[in-house]
Amino acid sequence: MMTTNVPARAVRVRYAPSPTGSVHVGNAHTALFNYLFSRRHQGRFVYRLEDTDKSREVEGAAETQMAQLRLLGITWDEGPDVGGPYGPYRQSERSHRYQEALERVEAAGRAYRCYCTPDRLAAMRAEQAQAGRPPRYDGRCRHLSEAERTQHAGEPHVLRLAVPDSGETVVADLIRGDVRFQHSELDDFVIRKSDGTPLYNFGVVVDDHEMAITHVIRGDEHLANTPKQLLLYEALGWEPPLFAHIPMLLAADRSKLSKRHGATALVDFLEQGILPEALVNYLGLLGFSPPDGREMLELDELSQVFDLARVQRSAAVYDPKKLEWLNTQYIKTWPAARVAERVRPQLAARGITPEDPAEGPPAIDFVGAVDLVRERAHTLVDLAAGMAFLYAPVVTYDAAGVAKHFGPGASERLRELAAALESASDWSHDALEARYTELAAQWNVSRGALIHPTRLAVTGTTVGPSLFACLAALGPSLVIARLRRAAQWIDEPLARPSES
RNA sequence: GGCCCCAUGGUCUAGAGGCCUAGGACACCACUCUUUCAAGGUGGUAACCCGGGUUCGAAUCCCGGUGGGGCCA
Repeated sequence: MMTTNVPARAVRVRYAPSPTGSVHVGNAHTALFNYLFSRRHQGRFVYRLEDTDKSREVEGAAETQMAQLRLLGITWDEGPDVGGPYGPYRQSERSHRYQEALERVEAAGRAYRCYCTPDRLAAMRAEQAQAGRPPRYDGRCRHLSEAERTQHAGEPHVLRLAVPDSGETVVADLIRGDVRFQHSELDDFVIRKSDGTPLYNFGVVVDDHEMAITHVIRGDEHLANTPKQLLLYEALGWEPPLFAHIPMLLAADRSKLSKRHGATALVDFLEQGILPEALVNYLGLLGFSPPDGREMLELDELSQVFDLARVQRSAAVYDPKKLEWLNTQYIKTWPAARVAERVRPQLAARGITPEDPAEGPPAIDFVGAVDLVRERAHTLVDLAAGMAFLYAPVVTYDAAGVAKHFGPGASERLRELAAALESASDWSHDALEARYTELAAQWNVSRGALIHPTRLAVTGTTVGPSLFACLAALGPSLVIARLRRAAQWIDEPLARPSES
């Protein structure tokens, strides 16, 4: 691997999305790498909106995307919403900048007007395809005489860059090394459409230069565009930035990640109860690895160790399993109070407000409740689901559990249990456990024969934390009431609301 | 089709010619712990795409092939 060459001038990088939808993991990955690089080198991170294609633009998407990125903790120093000295930061407000540059290239004789009709171009391509030649503009209008130009004046035309016939352009990529492109392989590409608007490659060059971008860090799919951009820098007499093409993100089948691969939008993950920190961590580990091999790194830690020289060259398949594992680690190892704040929205989605429970309150405080349940949660959704029994009445009993633990004699047993617990004075985990051991011996049954029906009766499920911890957390009145309610439920099948 | 990029277990990766009997993580399997489910612990299956070079020595360098991906239409 080569060492990353960081010039003396202050680092300026950019992220330039199109406002066409919500932020996709691939874009978030690119944004993250730019952000990390800028923090690592005390540089500036610029957010630029590529909003020139009005037909693809989605109303409000620009604002949504910025909000979504901020959710991850990624912020920028300059951008459409925060301003900055190199604005405007929306391409739609920069057309005069492109026009000016376009005119300069033309005036310098580096570009020429092409009057070829779409029909002629199509015929030419068909012919080339037939002959097994790559489709390429033949340069006819490049050699028009003055008289011919005068003759065409006023006709619709595009502007093409006059690419040198021979030689090569070398992209000195910071990650891939020198990549050479023969000029003979490039044709005189269009830089201004007949309606006067610039093409993508031209706009990017003007923006990156005028925003004083020093490092263009972008997805691999742009590598093949880079020689064209380099040619434009040359034609405009500008010094190009350095380039680094980072690996793309692929779906499990190694195809380009798209919506049909399920959840690929940032918000999908967050809705599934993935912490933004876990997502950032995971994204930071795709195509990059810290020298010490750590797996858990939050944004600021990634910022400290990020290095383009350690960025992978090959595309990475994104694996939701590992993301979920990371999420689990965060839920388990963060201070419970930090996790507690994050789970509130998920509880709210279930109609639960811990401070104003539908049933209760439990004998445990909110942070304690999180701590009780979090070890078996992979996501915030799991966590909220696991906590629900503390704040809401049990309305349904797990069907498989009912079949197993609510059989003949179960209702009596639950009532006996309720009666036995009523007299219990110590509701600690250990005292409850001792009491159950005692009762099991007294009634000559296994502990499990008491534990399982109790769990089902007081939580509605067959899974969860240690039963005695659950009982202690609920407190005597809730437990006893639920034991009796379950007994009644078993005895009165006809009174049950129809189950869906 | 042309050009370009890429290639270590199923996945993310470590690896800068001898430290490699190829390391870690996820996933998977087994065992263990156990009142359930997790979590944890222990162990295990599993990779240098293929073929040629260069070299005393190649996962690592070079060439070719194959495969995957991208760009241009």
